[in-house]
Amino acid sequence: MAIRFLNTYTRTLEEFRPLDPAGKAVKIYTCGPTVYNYAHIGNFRAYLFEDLLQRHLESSGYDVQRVMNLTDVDDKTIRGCHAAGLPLAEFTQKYKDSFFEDLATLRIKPAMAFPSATDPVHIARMIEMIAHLVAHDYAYQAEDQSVYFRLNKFPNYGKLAHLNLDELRPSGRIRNDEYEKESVGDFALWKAWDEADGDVAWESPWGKGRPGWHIECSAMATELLGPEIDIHCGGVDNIFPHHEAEIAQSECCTGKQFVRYWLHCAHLMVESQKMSKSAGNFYTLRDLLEKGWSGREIRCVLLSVNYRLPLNFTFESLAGARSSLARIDAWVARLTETAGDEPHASAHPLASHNRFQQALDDDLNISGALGVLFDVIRASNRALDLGTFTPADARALLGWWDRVNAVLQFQREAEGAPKAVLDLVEARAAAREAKNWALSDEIRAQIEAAGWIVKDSKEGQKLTRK
RNA sequence: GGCGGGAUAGCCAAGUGGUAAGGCAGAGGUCUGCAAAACCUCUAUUCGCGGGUUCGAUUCCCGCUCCCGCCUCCA
Repeated sequence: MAIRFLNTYTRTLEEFRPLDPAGKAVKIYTCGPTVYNYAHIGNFRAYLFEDLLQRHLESSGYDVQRVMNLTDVDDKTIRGCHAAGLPLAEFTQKYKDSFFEDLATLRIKPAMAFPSATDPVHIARMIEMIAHLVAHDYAYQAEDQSVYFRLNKFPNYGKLAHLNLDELRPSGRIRNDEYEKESVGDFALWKAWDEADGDVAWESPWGKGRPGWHIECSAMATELLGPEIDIHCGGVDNIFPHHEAEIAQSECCTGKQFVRYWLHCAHLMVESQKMSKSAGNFYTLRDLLEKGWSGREIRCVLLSVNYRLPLNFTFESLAGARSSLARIDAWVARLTETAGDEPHASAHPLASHNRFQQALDDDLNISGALGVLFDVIRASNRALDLGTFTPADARALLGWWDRVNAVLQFQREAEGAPKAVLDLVEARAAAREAKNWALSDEIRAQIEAAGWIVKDSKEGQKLTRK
């Protein structure tokens, strides 16, 4: 079955076919973070959706070329660096570094490139694009010296969001002082320097200033991936106006269809409420790690609801993820043990199907895919209980799990128990040998206090991380 | 006002014109020195409400209610 995605542009489920004539390479552009602060879990919900997308495409045989931009100049970064008394680059570097740490914590596969907006190469590309737009009448310099895109030159503006611009109701967010523009909807390509910018400025044919947010993505996307991109992702809030603007700028420059498939993920709610600092339910990844949750657990929660649906993040769901992962861990450990040294995999029916991948083919139906996983876990555990599973069967199941885990990245990182804990296990074995149950239980409590759980089985004690 | 998404058990959630996957939580059981894990059984006569089409609708159509998002630089 072919992979299908719900395309925001057409609002229909479309079969995915990459532009590459060989049908192999897939070009993806994803809107990345503005590096003025630590990213919050809502941001990471989007990045995890993109990770799932990339990993599923790769497991389907595609060669994914993904670019994620880093917005390191805008109102917020400028305000932030001034407040911190640091040069802009120094201020944003801290948050770039922490962003990459967070990606690793959540096991998000790094993109092929993470271009920064302030990279001179990209600034030059933005200026080049703006000059092209001005030269072809798609843009103009207003009285305030800023350069704006001339919206009435691009009738398709609004198509992605399915907005009829004539019917837009002013929302109060439009600044009254932007009277210099020909039309209220015209958006800035180049922002003329003003005092609040301080020393943040670049020279351009239109004077000192800085690029607008939208042109940044158009420039870096077309520069690194070419004029035509297969998939462009982001949060639903980016649909309008950001992605509309990207389409307008890019297509007026290249004359080609900028993006073939638009995928947008819904927002995250926390405890059924919109996440906000004032509501006290605003969490960065770091906040959750401090509370004792692991990156793997957070990954599991943020990934387990289809990207198009709002996701209600709760601590109950984190606890649920912890239980589910423990079950997966126990299952993998059991299979590993049963497989032993057996190098050959059998053709066990539980291991020779790709229903997991087929579920994901349907617009990344993660719930269906996880349903398949747990069905397989239960069925194989039952077979293991009955003793009808051979080492070769277990080896085959582990192979199946490897393919599934390549997408999910749920497997526990291998870690050995510290010497002190192993010593306790040994002491407990002696106590059990002597049928000293009281001592055995006491040592078990000590082991647990050290962060490990010991379980007794027919083959002896089994140690797992708590 | 416009546009879009949603409403399925305590919670999360899949799904189909033919009588409700899966996960978490909960109850009972098998196993165990006890636990834990695993497995088994149970937990929605029912899919927001009211009509309609149909032999049959949670699934299609119409109307309604409620929730959420966007409407010019928030993933």
